[in-house]
Amino acid sequence: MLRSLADAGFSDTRARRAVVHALCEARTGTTPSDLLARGRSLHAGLGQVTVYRTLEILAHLGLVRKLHQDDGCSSYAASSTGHAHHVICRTCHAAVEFEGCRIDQVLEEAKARTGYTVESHFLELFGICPACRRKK
Amino acid sequence: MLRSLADAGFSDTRARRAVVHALCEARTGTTPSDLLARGRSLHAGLGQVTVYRTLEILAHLGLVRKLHQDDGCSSYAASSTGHAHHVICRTCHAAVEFEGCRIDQVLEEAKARTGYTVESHFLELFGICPACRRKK
DNA sequence: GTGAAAAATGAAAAAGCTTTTCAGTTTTCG
DNA sequence: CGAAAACTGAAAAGCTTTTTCATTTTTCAC
Repeated sequence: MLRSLADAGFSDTRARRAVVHALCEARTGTTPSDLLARGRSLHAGLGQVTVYRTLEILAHLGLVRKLHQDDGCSSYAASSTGHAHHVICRTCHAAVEFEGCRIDQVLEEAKARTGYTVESHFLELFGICPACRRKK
Repeated sequence: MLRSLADAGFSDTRARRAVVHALCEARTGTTPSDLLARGRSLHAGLGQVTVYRTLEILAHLGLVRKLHQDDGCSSYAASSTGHAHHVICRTCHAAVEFEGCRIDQVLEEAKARTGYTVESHFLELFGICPACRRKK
């Protein structure tokens, strides 16, 4: 992720490294304020603004994706691959990326029914992760 | 929609009727503040709080769905049917509901790859509506 | 209808979260 | 190294959403 930032022409700063580390550390989607807290253990002076700014950059580069959940739309999860979506655990909120999104048929059907030209989509799955299932 | 509210045991009030009318009037997803403005033309004394409260109830009853777009996650669109999703126009933001969401295969695949048990999902399509396409 | 109980309302205040500003600091690069 | 460009963080400003609470509106049994 740091590599991609550099490739995109962004400076390599202590603050950004702290945010990126914090992001990768978290298995579940994290919020800006959570990232600030985690990030500060790596760079005490980290400011909230920088967290937001870094997230914005990463999101633009497609390295981070925003998750939308019932309890809020401000969590972010790292995303490594190209086209993929996230499955989120209802219990522990762990967010895992998965590829293999074959929804062409759905897109076709939507086009046929609504007349819209479909260009992109957003998909998110909710369920229970293996670990939480075992605990039950 | 008013009928459903009554069936669910909610009082039939002037304020709620105003919000519901405002919601149905809008073809695109609308925001709470937009609903307040529209709603006030029907009931001058309408308060913002009531808009939020009514949206919350309608969302619970599945009569309204929250839309998540790049520019924000606070727009709502009426939804009449059972299981359906929205296609949103990138240009005019018109939101139309569509049924026929055959993504079982995707769910299976996600389960196989991640080990999660998938219980529900959220899907949103983005594209261009017929009217906007013609204008080009 | 009436009247009391329950439900709902709206103004204002409180609470969050995100963005803007700006002076100072850190990086980069020739 | 040294200047220019990029970046940073504290504080302030801006918004949106939620909470409070006294008052008003609905509902429902009679």
